[in-house]
Amino acid sequence: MQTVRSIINHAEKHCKSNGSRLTQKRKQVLEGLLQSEKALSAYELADYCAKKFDQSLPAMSVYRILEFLQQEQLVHKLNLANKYVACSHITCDHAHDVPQFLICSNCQRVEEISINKSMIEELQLNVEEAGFHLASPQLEMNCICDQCIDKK
Amino acid sequence: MQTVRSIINHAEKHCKSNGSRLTQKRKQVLEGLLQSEKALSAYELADYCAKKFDQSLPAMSVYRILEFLQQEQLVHKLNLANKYVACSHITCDHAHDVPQFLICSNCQRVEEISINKSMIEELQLNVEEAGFHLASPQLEMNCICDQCIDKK
DNA sequence: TCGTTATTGATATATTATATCACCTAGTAG
DNA sequence: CTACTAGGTGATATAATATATCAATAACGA
Repeated sequence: MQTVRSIINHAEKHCKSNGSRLTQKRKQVLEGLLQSEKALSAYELADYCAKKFDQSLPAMSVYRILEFLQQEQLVHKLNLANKYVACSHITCDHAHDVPQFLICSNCQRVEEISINKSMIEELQLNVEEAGFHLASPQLEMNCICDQCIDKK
Repeated sequence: MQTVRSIINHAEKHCKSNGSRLTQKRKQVLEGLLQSEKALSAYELADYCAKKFDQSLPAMSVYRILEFLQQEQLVHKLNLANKYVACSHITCDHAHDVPQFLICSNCQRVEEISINKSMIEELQLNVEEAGFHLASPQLEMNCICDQCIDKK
Protein backbone atom coordinates (compact mmCIF):
# COMPACT_ATOMS: atom_id res chain seq x y z
CA MET A 1 0.00 0.00 0.00
CA GLN A 2 1.58 3.19 -1.15
CA THR A 3 0.86 6.55 0.27
CA VAL A 4 -0.47 9.34 -1.86
CA ARG A 5 2.61 11.33 -0.99
CA SER A 6 5.02 8.69 -2.22
CA ILE A 7 3.16 8.34 -5.48
CA ILE A 8 3.28 12.05 -6.01
CA ASN A 9 7.00 12.04 -5.32
CA HIS A 10 7.42 9.38 -7.91
CA ALA A 11 5.34 11.35 -10.38
CA GLU A 12 7.48 14.40 -9.76
CA LYS A 13 10.67 12.53 -10.58
CA HIS A 14 9.02 11.17 -13.67
CA CYS A 15 8.20 14.68 -14.83
CA LYS A 16 11.65 16.00 -14.05
CA SER A 17 13.28 13.31 -16.12
CA ASN A 18 10.92 14.34 -18.91
CA GLY A 19 11.91 17.96 -18.65
CA SER A 20 8.49 18.99 -17.39
CA ARG A 21 7.37 20.33 -14.06
CA LEU A 22 4.88 18.98 -11.60
CA THR A 23 3.79 22.27 -10.09
CA GLN A 24 1.86 22.89 -6.90
CA LYS A 25 -1.48 23.07 -8.67
CA ARG A 26 -0.75 20.01 -10.74
CA LYS A 27 0.14 18.12 -7.60
CA GLN A 28 -3.12 19.20 -6.03
CA VAL A 29 -5.16 17.91 -8.93
CA LEU A 30 -3.23 14.66 -9.03
CA GLU A 31 -3.70 14.28 -5.29
CA GLY A 32 -7.41 14.80 -5.73
CA LEU A 33 -7.55 11.88 -8.09
CA LEU A 34 -5.23 9.70 -6.04
CA GLN A 35 -7.22 10.04 -2.83
CA SER A 36 -10.52 9.35 -4.54
CA GLU A 37 -12.12 5.96 -4.78
CA LYS A 38 -13.94 6.94 -7.88
CA ALA A 39 -13.50 8.84 -11.09
CA LEU A 40 -13.95 12.59 -10.82
CA SER A 41 -15.01 15.28 -13.24
CA ALA A 42 -12.93 18.39 -13.83
CA TYR A 43 -15.44 20.43 -11.88
CA GLU A 44 -15.42 18.01 -8.97
CA LEU A 45 -11.66 18.32 -8.89
CA ALA A 46 -11.91 22.09 -8.89
CA ASP A 47 -14.23 21.84 -5.90
CA TYR A 48 -11.93 19.42 -4.14
CA CYS A 49 -8.93 21.70 -4.55
CA ALA A 50 -10.89 24.78 -3.52
CA LYS A 51 -12.05 23.14 -0.30
CA LYS A 52 -8.95 21.17 0.56
CA PHE A 53 -6.38 23.84 -0.21
CA ASP A 54 -8.58 26.79 0.57
CA GLN A 55 -7.85 28.55 -2.68
CA SER A 56 -10.12 28.54 -5.67
CA LEU A 57 -8.91 26.78 -8.79
CA PRO A 58 -10.76 27.73 -11.98
CA ALA A 59 -12.24 24.85 -13.95
CA MET A 60 -10.30 26.05 -16.95
CA SER A 61 -7.06 25.46 -15.09
CA VAL A 62 -8.17 22.02 -14.05
CA TYR A 63 -8.76 21.10 -17.67
CA ARG A 64 -5.33 22.33 -18.64
CA ILE A 65 -3.72 20.50 -15.78
CA LEU A 66 -5.58 17.32 -16.63
CA GLU A 67 -4.35 17.60 -20.18
CA PHE A 68 -0.81 17.92 -18.94
CA LEU A 69 -1.17 14.97 -16.59
CA GLN A 70 -2.54 12.87 -19.42
CA GLN A 71 0.43 13.71 -21.59
CA GLU A 72 2.66 12.59 -18.77
CA GLN A 73 0.64 9.37 -18.53
CA LEU A 74 -0.18 10.09 -14.92
CA VAL A 75 -3.89 10.37 -15.53
CA HIS A 76 -6.41 8.72 -17.82
CA LYS A 77 -9.58 10.22 -19.13
CA LEU A 78 -12.56 7.89 -19.05
CA ASN A 79 -14.46 8.88 -22.12
CA LEU A 80 -17.42 6.74 -21.19
CA ALA A 81 -18.01 8.73 -18.07
CA ASN A 82 -16.37 12.05 -18.97
CA LYS A 83 -14.37 11.71 -15.82
CA TYR A 84 -10.75 11.30 -14.85
CA VAL A 85 -8.69 8.82 -12.83
CA ALA A 86 -5.10 8.62 -11.72
CA CYS A 87 -3.12 5.99 -13.54
CA SER A 88 -2.68 3.01 -11.28
CA HIS A 89 0.86 2.37 -12.51
CA ILE A 90 2.57 5.60 -11.68
CA THR A 91 5.14 3.90 -9.53
CA CYS A 92 5.86 1.15 -12.04
CA ASP A 93 8.61 2.47 -14.23
CA HIS A 94 7.86 0.18 -17.13
CA ALA A 95 5.33 1.15 -19.75
CA HIS A 96 2.11 -0.56 -18.89
CA ASP A 97 -0.04 -2.76 -21.07
CA VAL A 98 -3.27 -1.87 -22.71
CA PRO A 99 -5.35 -0.53 -19.87
CA GLN A 100 -8.86 -1.76 -19.44
CA PHE A 101 -11.19 0.25 -17.26
CA LEU A 102 -14.22 -1.17 -15.53
CA ILE A 103 -16.47 1.70 -14.63
CA CYS A 104 -19.39 1.24 -12.28
CA SER A 105 -22.12 3.28 -13.85
CA ASN A 106 -23.83 3.54 -10.50
CA CYS A 107 -21.09 4.69 -8.11
CA GLN A 108 -18.33 5.64 -10.57
CA ARG A 109 -15.88 3.30 -8.89
CA VAL A 110 -13.17 2.34 -11.34
CA GLU A 111 -10.95 -0.69 -11.59
CA GLU A 112 -7.99 -0.65 -13.95
CA ILE A 113 -6.99 -4.08 -15.13
CA SER A 114 -4.81 -5.35 -17.91
CA ILE A 115 -5.95 -7.62 -20.65
CA ASN A 116 -4.31 -10.59 -22.13
CA LYS A 117 -1.93 -9.63 -24.95
CA SER A 118 -3.24 -12.25 -27.34
CA MET A 119 -6.70 -10.91 -26.88
CA ILE A 120 -5.66 -7.42 -27.79
CA GLU A 121 -3.93 -8.74 -30.86
CA GLU A 122 -7.09 -10.48 -31.95
CA LEU A 123 -9.10 -7.36 -31.31
CA GLN A 124 -6.63 -5.33 -33.28
CA LEU A 125 -6.91 -7.78 -36.15
CA ASN A 126 -10.68 -7.34 -36.25
CA VAL A 127 -10.24 -3.61 -36.28
CA GLU A 128 -7.72 -3.63 -39.12
CA GLU A 129 -9.93 -5.86 -41.20
CA ALA A 130 -12.64 -3.27 -40.97
CA GLY A 131 -10.30 -0.61 -42.30
CA PHE A 132 -9.71 1.11 -39.01
CA HIS A 133 -6.70 1.56 -36.76
CA LEU A 134 -6.80 1.67 -33.02
CA ALA A 135 -6.05 5.18 -31.84
CA SER A 136 -5.72 4.41 -28.17
CA PRO A 137 -5.96 0.79 -27.26
CA GLN A 138 -7.58 1.81 -24.01
CA LEU A 139 -10.77 -0.15 -23.41
CA GLU A 140 -13.60 1.12 -21.26
CA MET A 141 -16.43 -1.07 -20.15
CA ASN A 142 -19.70 -0.03 -18.70
CA CYS A 143 -20.21 -2.15 -15.55
CA ILE A 144 -21.91 -2.45 -12.22
CA CYS A 145 -19.70 -3.27 -9.28
CA ASP A 146 -20.38 -5.93 -6.64
CA GLN A 147 -21.20 -3.43 -3.95
CA CYS A 148 -23.83 -1.68 -6.01
CA ILE A 149 -25.41 -4.96 -7.03
CA ASP A 150 -25.69 -6.02 -3.41
CA LYS A 151 -27.41 -2.80 -2.48
CA LYS A 152 -30.19 -3.42 -4.96
CA MET B 1 -28.00 -2.39 -50.44
CA GLN B 2 -31.19 -1.42 -48.69
CA THR B 3 -32.91 1.86 -49.10
CA VAL B 4 -33.50 4.14 -46.17
CA ARG B 5 -37.19 3.87 -46.86
CA SER B 6 -37.26 0.09 -46.64
CA ILE B 7 -35.33 0.13 -43.40
CA ILE B 8 -37.77 2.61 -41.93
CA ASN B 9 -40.66 0.45 -43.02
CA HIS B 10 -39.09 -2.46 -41.25
CA ALA B 11 -38.56 -0.38 -38.16
CA GLU B 12 -42.19 0.66 -38.22
CA LYS B 13 -43.38 -2.94 -38.28
CA HIS B 14 -41.00 -3.73 -35.46
CA CYS B 15 -42.52 -0.97 -33.37
CA LYS B 16 -46.07 -1.97 -34.16
CA SER B 17 -45.44 -5.51 -33.06
CA ASN B 18 -44.07 -4.04 -29.86
CA GLY B 19 -47.16 -1.96 -29.28
CA SER B 20 -45.29 1.29 -29.82
CA ARG B 21 -45.57 3.88 -32.55
CA LEU B 22 -42.97 5.13 -34.98
CA THR B 23 -44.35 8.60 -35.46
CA GLN B 24 -43.51 11.15 -38.13
CA LYS B 25 -40.91 12.88 -36.00
CA ARG B 26 -39.38 9.62 -34.90
CA LYS B 27 -39.09 8.55 -38.49
CA GLN B 28 -37.41 11.83 -39.33
CA VAL B 29 -34.78 11.39 -36.65
CA LEU B 30 -34.19 7.79 -37.63
CA GLU B 31 -33.89 8.81 -41.26
CA GLY B 32 -31.34 11.43 -40.29
CA LEU B 33 -29.18 8.74 -38.76
CA LEU B 34 -29.73 6.26 -41.57
CA GLN B 35 -28.67 8.64 -44.31
CA SER B 36 -25.59 9.78 -42.46
CA GLU B 37 -22.17 8.25 -42.95
CA LYS B 38 -21.15 9.29 -39.50
CA ALA B 39 -22.43 9.48 -35.98
CA LEU B 40 -24.51 12.56 -35.20
CA SER B 41 -25.21 14.51 -32.06
CA ALA B 42 -28.73 15.28 -30.94
CA TYR B 43 -28.29 18.88 -31.97
CA GLU B 44 -26.98 17.92 -35.38
CA LEU B 45 -30.06 15.78 -35.83
CA ALA B 46 -32.27 18.67 -34.83
CA ASP B 47 -30.58 20.79 -37.50
CA TYR B 48 -30.95 18.06 -40.07
CA CYS B 49 -34.67 17.71 -39.44
CA ALA B 50 -35.20 21.44 -39.40
CA LYS B 51 -33.54 21.87 -42.78
CA LYS B 52 -34.72 18.74 -44.47
CA PHE B 53 -38.32 18.85 -43.32
CA ASP B 54 -38.59 22.59 -43.07
CA GLN B 55 -39.99 22.53 -39.59
CA SER B 56 -38.02 23.11 -36.45
CA LEU B 57 -37.57 20.22 -34.06
CA PRO B 58 -36.49 21.20 -30.54
CA ALA B 59 -33.37 19.49 -29.23
CA MET B 60 -35.39 18.35 -26.25
CA SER B 61 -37.65 16.38 -28.55
CA VAL B 62 -34.69 14.85 -30.32
CA TYR B 63 -33.36 13.58 -27.03
CA ARG B 64 -36.70 12.05 -26.18
CA ILE B 65 -36.97 10.48 -29.58
CA LEU B 66 -33.45 9.11 -29.36
CA GLU B 67 -34.31 7.57 -26.02
CA PHE B 68 -37.32 5.91 -27.55
CA LEU B 69 -35.35 4.64 -30.52
CA GLN B 70 -32.74 3.19 -28.20
CA GLN B 71 -35.38 1.34 -26.24
CA GLU B 72 -36.61 -0.11 -29.50
CA GLN B 73 -33.02 -1.08 -30.32
CA LEU B 74 -33.13 0.93 -33.50
CA VAL B 75 -30.40 3.29 -32.42
CA HIS B 76 -27.23 3.07 -30.36
CA LYS B 77 -25.63 5.80 -28.36
CA LEU B 78 -21.87 6.01 -28.72
CA ASN B 79 -20.75 7.07 -25.31
CA LEU B 80 -17.21 7.67 -26.45
CA ALA B 81 -18.32 10.36 -28.84
CA ASN B 82 -21.60 11.45 -27.26
CA LYS B 83 -23.20 10.82 -30.59
CA TYR B 84 -25.79 8.48 -32.03
CA VAL B 85 -25.95 5.94 -34.86
CA ALA B 86 -28.69 3.83 -36.39
CA CYS B 87 -28.36 0.17 -35.55
CA SER B 88 -26.98 -1.63 -38.55
CA HIS B 89 -29.17 -4.66 -37.93
CA ILE B 90 -32.62 -3.18 -38.08
CA THR B 91 -33.69 -5.46 -40.89
CA CYS B 92 -32.26 -8.59 -39.27
CA ASP B 93 -34.98 -9.97 -37.10
CA HIS B 94 -32.67 -11.92 -34.86
CA ALA B 95 -31.13 -10.33 -31.82
CA HIS B 96 -27.63 -9.29 -32.73
CA ASP B 97 -24.39 -10.16 -31.00
CA VAL B 98 -22.33 -7.92 -28.84
CA PRO B 99 -21.87 -4.85 -30.95
CA GLN B 100 -18.45 -3.38 -31.31
CA PHE B 101 -18.16 0.14 -32.62
CA LEU B 102 -15.10 1.51 -34.32
CA ILE B 103 -15.29 5.26 -34.18
CA CYS B 104 -12.99 7.43 -36.23
CA SER B 105 -12.04 10.20 -33.86
CA ASN B 106 -11.22 12.40 -36.82
CA CYS B 107 -14.27 12.16 -39.08
CA GLN B 108 -16.76 10.39 -36.79
CA ARG B 109 -17.28 7.62 -39.29
CA VAL B 110 -18.51 4.52 -37.52
CA GLU B 111 -18.27 0.86 -38.32
CA GLU B 112 -20.35 -1.63 -36.38
CA ILE B 113 -18.79 -5.08 -36.27
CA SER B 114 -19.38 -8.14 -34.17
CA ILE B 115 -16.82 -9.80 -32.04
CA ASN B 116 -16.00 -13.38 -31.59
CA LYS B 117 -18.13 -15.00 -28.89
CA SER B 118 -15.22 -16.71 -27.19
CA MET B 119 -13.49 -13.40 -26.92
CA ILE B 120 -16.43 -11.82 -25.20
CA GLU B 121 -16.57 -14.69 -22.78
CA GLU B 122 -12.95 -14.24 -21.92
CA LEU B 123 -13.46 -10.54 -21.47
CA GLN B 124 -16.43 -11.21 -19.25
CA LEU B 125 -14.35 -13.57 -17.16
CA ASN B 126 -11.76 -10.88 -16.58
CA VAL B 127 -14.46 -8.48 -15.56
CA GLU B 128 -16.07 -10.87 -13.10
CA GLU B 129 -12.73 -11.63 -11.50
CA ALA B 130 -12.34 -7.96 -10.74
CA GLY B 131 -15.69 -7.93 -8.96
CA PHE B 132 -17.58 -6.16 -11.68
CA HIS B 133 -20.40 -7.13 -13.99
CA LEU B 134 -20.83 -5.98 -17.53
CA ALA B 135 -23.76 -3.61 -17.79
CA SER B 136 -23.89 -3.34 -21.55
CA PRO B 137 -21.53 -5.55 -23.43
CA GLN B 138 -21.27 -2.91 -26.12
CA LEU B 139 -17.65 -2.11 -26.88
CA GLU B 140 -16.51 1.17 -28.30
CA MET B 141 -13.05 1.71 -29.65
CA ASN B 142 -11.32 4.94 -30.40
CA CYS B 143 -9.89 4.61 -33.92
CA ILE B 144 -8.70 6.38 -37.02
CA CYS B 145 -10.13 5.19 -40.31
CA ASP B 146 -8.16 4.44 -43.46
CA GLN B 147 -9.37 7.52 -45.27
CA CYS B 148 -8.29 9.89 -42.54
CA ILE B 149 -4.89 8.24 -42.25
CA ASP B 150 -4.32 8.66 -45.97
CA LYS B 151 -5.15 12.34 -45.80
CA LYS B 152 -2.40 12.97 -43.28
C1' DT C 1 18.51 41.21 -13.69
C1' DC C 2 16.32 40.95 -17.93
C1' DG C 3 13.80 38.70 -21.18
C1' DT C 4 11.65 34.54 -22.65
C1' DT C 5 8.69 30.77 -21.93
C1' DA C 6 5.61 28.12 -19.23
C1' DT C 7 1.83 28.38 -16.16
C1' DT C 8 -2.29 30.18 -14.32
C1' DG C 9 -6.38 33.44 -14.04
C1' DA C 10 -10.43 35.46 -15.93
C1' DT C 11 -14.05 35.63 -19.02
C1' DA C 12 -16.87 34.19 -22.65
C1' DT C 13 -19.04 30.77 -25.02
C1' DA C 14 -19.86 26.14 -27.15
C1' DT C 15 -21.67 21.53 -26.64
C1' DT C 16 -24.21 17.85 -24.55
C1' DA C 17 -27.94 16.77 -21.50
C1' DT C 18 -31.88 16.86 -18.07
C1' DA C 19 -36.03 18.80 -15.59
C1' DT C 20 -40.51 20.59 -15.85
C1' DC C 21 -44.84 22.25 -17.27
C1' DA C 22 -47.99 23.21 -20.93
C1' DC C 23 -50.18 21.93 -25.13
C1' DC C 24 -51.68 18.98 -28.70
C1' DT C 25 -53.14 14.73 -31.05
C1' DA C 26 -54.34 10.00 -31.80
C1' DG C 27 -56.79 6.23 -30.15
C1' DT C 28 -60.63 4.63 -26.93
C1' DA C 29 -64.89 4.27 -24.25
C1' DG C 30 -69.25 5.63 -23.77
C1' DC D 1 -69.66 11.47 -32.51
C1' DT D 2 -67.88 13.23 -28.61
C1' DA D 3 -65.35 13.57 -24.61
C1' DC D 4 -61.69 11.36 -22.20
C1' DT D 5 -57.11 9.60 -21.62
C1' DA D 6 -52.49 8.61 -22.58
C1' DG D 7 -48.81 9.33 -25.28
C1' DG D 8 -46.23 12.55 -27.82
C1' DT D 9 -44.38 17.15 -28.63
C1' DG D 10 -43.25 22.19 -27.69
C1' DA D 11 -41.26 25.66 -24.88
C1' DT D 12 -38.34 27.20 -21.47
C1' DA D 13 -34.92 26.93 -18.03
C1' DT D 14 -30.87 25.17 -16.44
C1' DA D 15 -27.12 21.77 -15.45
C1' DA D 16 -22.78 19.59 -16.73
C1' DT D 17 -18.86 19.12 -19.61
C1' DA D 18 -15.59 21.43 -22.54
C1' DT D 19 -12.93 24.83 -25.52
C1' DA D 20 -11.17 29.49 -27.09
C1' DT D 21 -8.81 33.55 -26.04
C1' DC D 22 -6.36 37.14 -23.89
C1' DA D 23 -4.26 38.96 -19.74
C1' DA D 24 -1.44 38.37 -15.71
C1' DT D 25 2.04 36.02 -13.24
C1' DA D 26 5.81 32.84 -12.07
C1' DA D 27 9.94 30.18 -13.20
C1' DC D 28 14.07 29.61 -15.71
C1' DG D 29 18.23 30.57 -18.60
C1' DA D 30 21.45 33.86 -20.43
